[in-house]
Amino acid sequence: MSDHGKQSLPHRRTRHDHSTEIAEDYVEAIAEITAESGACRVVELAKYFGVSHVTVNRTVGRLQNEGLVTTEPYKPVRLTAKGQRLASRCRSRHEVVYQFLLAIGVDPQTAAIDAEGIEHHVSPSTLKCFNRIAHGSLRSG
Amino acid sequence: MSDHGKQSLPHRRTRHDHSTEIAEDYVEAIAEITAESGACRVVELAKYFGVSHVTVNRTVGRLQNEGLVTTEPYKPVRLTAKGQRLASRCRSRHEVVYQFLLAIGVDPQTAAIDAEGIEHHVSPSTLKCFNRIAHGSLRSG
DNA sequence: TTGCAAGTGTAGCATCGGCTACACTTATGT
DNA sequence: ACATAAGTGTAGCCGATGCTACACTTGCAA
Repeated sequence: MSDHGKQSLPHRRTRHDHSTEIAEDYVEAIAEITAESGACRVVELAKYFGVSHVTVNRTVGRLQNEGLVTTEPYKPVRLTAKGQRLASRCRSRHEVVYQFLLAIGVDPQTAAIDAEGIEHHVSPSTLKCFNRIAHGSLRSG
Repeated sequence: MSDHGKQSLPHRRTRHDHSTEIAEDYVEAIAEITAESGACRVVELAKYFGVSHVTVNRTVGRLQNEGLVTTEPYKPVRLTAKGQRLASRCRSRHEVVYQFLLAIGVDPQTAAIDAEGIEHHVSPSTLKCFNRIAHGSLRSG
């Protein structure tokens, strides 16, 4: 049993951050889909996340308000420069988390799933530790 | 660049699980507060999470529907047996994640914050890996 | 006992993510 | 050119989480 601080502060995060996570997931997905198909349509995002196109539409609207994407009616979704920066940051962070999980012995399928959930909660300094270990400084028993 | 699976499945998690996370946080908090003060009042939970007592009240109501806690008007919140089991599972998982982060070289304060976010996304098999490393099989350079 | 502060409950509003149903545009084939 | 399918947009519903404002209990002290 260790006393690592009486919450209150840590928990202030948990709330509003949910929408931030979604924004991160979306820009990552948009970047990936655009790279693969040349353009990112609402339908593709809906398939990607397993939600209706309506939900995607509303969320894309929010991202547009936040200056992460641009859209015109009946046109594909495109990332702004800001959105691209965020996407590439998320992408590399995701990659580090995934490789890290592999390095400590998690099986690939589980690692893929857990990385999705974990990536949004890894602070920069923790990410450095992950990265160091993903690059070999682990002795796994 | 690694191809670790084309989403779709992993993302189905991310959504509904938010309420599960909150349930887990609540039972953990209720267990802790009860252990410290002998009883867990709504006000204490509100302070703990930094939200209004109204929000706590409604959430506690949901937990009651899920059979995790019991409440009577103007009385403290108490965990059911089911709630206690969940709380202790969450507590030990939280502890493993925290100790794991310390073991890989994350500073205590960051570890406390990140553990809060990460714990809900760690699958049992990943947790085993965390636990193994938390118990010493790491060479951190 | 009465009165007040602290705690709790309720009403009602906002936002956000999810959906279905329906309307509209775009693209495509005949 | 026109019909049809695919894609997109809009209206409106639900539930969850957050809030403020206000009403009510409880508990304690004067």
